[in-house]
Amino acid sequence: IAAMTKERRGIHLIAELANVSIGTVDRALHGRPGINEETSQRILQVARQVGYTPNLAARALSVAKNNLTVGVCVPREIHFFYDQLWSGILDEERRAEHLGMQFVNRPVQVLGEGDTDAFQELVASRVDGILLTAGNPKALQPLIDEAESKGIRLVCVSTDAPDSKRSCVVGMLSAEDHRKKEDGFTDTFPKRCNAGKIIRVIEGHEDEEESFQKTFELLRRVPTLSGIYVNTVNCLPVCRALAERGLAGKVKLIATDLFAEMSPHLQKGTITASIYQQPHRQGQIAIRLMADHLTNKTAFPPKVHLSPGVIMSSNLHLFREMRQVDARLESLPPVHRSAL
Amino acid sequence: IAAMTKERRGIHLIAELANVSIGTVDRALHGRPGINEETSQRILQVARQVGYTPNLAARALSVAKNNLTVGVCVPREIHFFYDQLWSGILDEERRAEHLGMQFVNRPVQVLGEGDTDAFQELVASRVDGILLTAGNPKALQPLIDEAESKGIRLVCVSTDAPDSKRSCVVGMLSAEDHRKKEDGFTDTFPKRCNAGKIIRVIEGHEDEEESFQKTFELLRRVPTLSGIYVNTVNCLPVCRALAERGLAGKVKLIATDLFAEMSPHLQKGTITASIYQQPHRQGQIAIRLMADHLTNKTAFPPKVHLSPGVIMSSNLHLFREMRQVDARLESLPPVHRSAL
DNA sequence: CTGAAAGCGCTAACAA
DNA sequence: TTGTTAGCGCTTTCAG
Repeated sequence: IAAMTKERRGIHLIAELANVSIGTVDRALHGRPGINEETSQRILQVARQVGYTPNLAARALSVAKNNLTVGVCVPREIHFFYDQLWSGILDEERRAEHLGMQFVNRPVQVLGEGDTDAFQELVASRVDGILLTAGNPKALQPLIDEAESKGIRLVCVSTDAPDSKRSCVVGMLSAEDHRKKEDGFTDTFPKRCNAGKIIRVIEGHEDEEESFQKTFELLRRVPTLSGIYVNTVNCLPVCRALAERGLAGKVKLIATDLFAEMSPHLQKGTITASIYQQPHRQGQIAIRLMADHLTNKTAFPPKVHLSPGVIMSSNLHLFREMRQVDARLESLPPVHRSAL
Repeated sequence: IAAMTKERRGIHLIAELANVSIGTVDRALHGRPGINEETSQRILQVARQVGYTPNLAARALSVAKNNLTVGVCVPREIHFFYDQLWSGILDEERRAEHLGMQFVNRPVQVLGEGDTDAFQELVASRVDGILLTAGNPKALQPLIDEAESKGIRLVCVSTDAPDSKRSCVVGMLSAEDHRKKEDGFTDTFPKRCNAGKIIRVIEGHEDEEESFQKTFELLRRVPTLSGIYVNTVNCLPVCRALAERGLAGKVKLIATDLFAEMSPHLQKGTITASIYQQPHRQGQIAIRLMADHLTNKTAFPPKVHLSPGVIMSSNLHLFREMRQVDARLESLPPVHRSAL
């Protein structure tokens, strides 16, 4: 009796062709235990012939009950950089939620403050993956290793925990930590610029007044200075020092990152260029790698290193930092305060 | 009788709270006809309170039969640029497929060759959107306008059709067309560089030998030349001319785009820097905008302009162009040949 | 105008 | 070792 059979799709089609049930097909496709090797091979064969690709929407929907959840532990400040990083993270989280993932955002106030606590809480809450900006790599390393051994996948973003077993790091090679960045510049600059000499390395300790004073003093003592490279986000005091010495635009200033207050200085030429770390994109990529891995078992690349952008007055307007702040940042939960 | 009610989600939750069925909720949420205005308002109110967002995986699964499809009409050559553009497109297509979208890839061989034909076929096949690199903006403009008026959304990528009704363009401002790029440079350069003068504008017509000869001749006639900016992908003949005149590294060369053969010239310093158009990202963003619009009715921004990247020997290794070619490019269908 | 129910393709728990 | 079945949240059709 040749009954009118409606056209089947996906796993059902394979089941029909291989004369088994969809349960068996599922077992074969996923290499799950409890299936005869021969049937499994036969099913896989059929799957190849029909060019089977799973319907990921259906998969996502099906597993939506026992949701995959990932924890995110990233600083709130320094605003200008981490705002953008969060913005990229939230962007991509929203997309992954459509596929049935959940996110536990666990911001810390500043880099390295309370990240071990937050991390341990996330582990305790049995997440499937954690996105982390590691402020204290040494303290975090054993925790990370333990988490990974429990099957919690770890992706570092922007700052690495290089000696740990983390699955992946997303960032800029040069920016992995403050010290390395400084050394890198000191090493490389003379090689690239024969006539150039590095006069001094100044540490401003993220303090505005200190940065201003030290720069102001430097400009007095070294009248032949032709350029300054500011390694941190703290370029405004340097601009002020240049302006007060009447050297704005004379001494080339290369800055780091981008935020609205830098705009006039770039336009006037006080800041010649700024090295842009693409924070939004870092966040995006990190979440995406995690989501792909968790839902499709995609392998992690060990490292993803972005190329720095170069911002000058001519392309300034193209950067999102010059536009309004992402309103969704307000939806982030407050940072954790420890009980003591 | 307070029965143990299991926790509901989404549309079911709203239905429960508003004391209606999920059918009614659906009608309210989508403004479908056949619902009392009051109930509708009440439901919308509840939806807002619980912060309802539709589960797109479920939606995609549910409407899987009448799929949204988008056509993609982008050139295969010049390889180095469009390979990357395709790669970004295919990347993002794969993701959108999770949400139940279909893609009809319709490559043309080179920019402007057969794009009107391909375009019309896509329109005829009743796609919901088209991604287009417009080679003949003038010829395409009426077709685009007609498609848009039929409700087919058009996104231009890399090259624009500026006078048409296209919904959006993704690209680099400076690169919208060859001529504009040239004028832009000619206008802007003297303003930025007081001491600089533009000696000559050479048109190589994408021909290797012509480019070589003209550059070779230029170098003889203008011994004081300090720099060359190559506006097209065709920088190798210029490198050769510089080398044969013994001027490699002496005359600064700024190139465009990136492909493997440029690598040694960047490393030796023959090419000082190259302006990178981020083709992969352009493709990604374009597909993404289309997918967001079609599935969520997200509004298109009229223009998305990326900032050009700057490639130098120091960051060369960070670019994907230096790695292996995307294998999925082979899965693209062959270009269309017209019947004559 | 509203409710009930089928089914999209997949996973997972339970039966045989 | 294999088959059956109940959903996942949504759209859509058919009854009331």
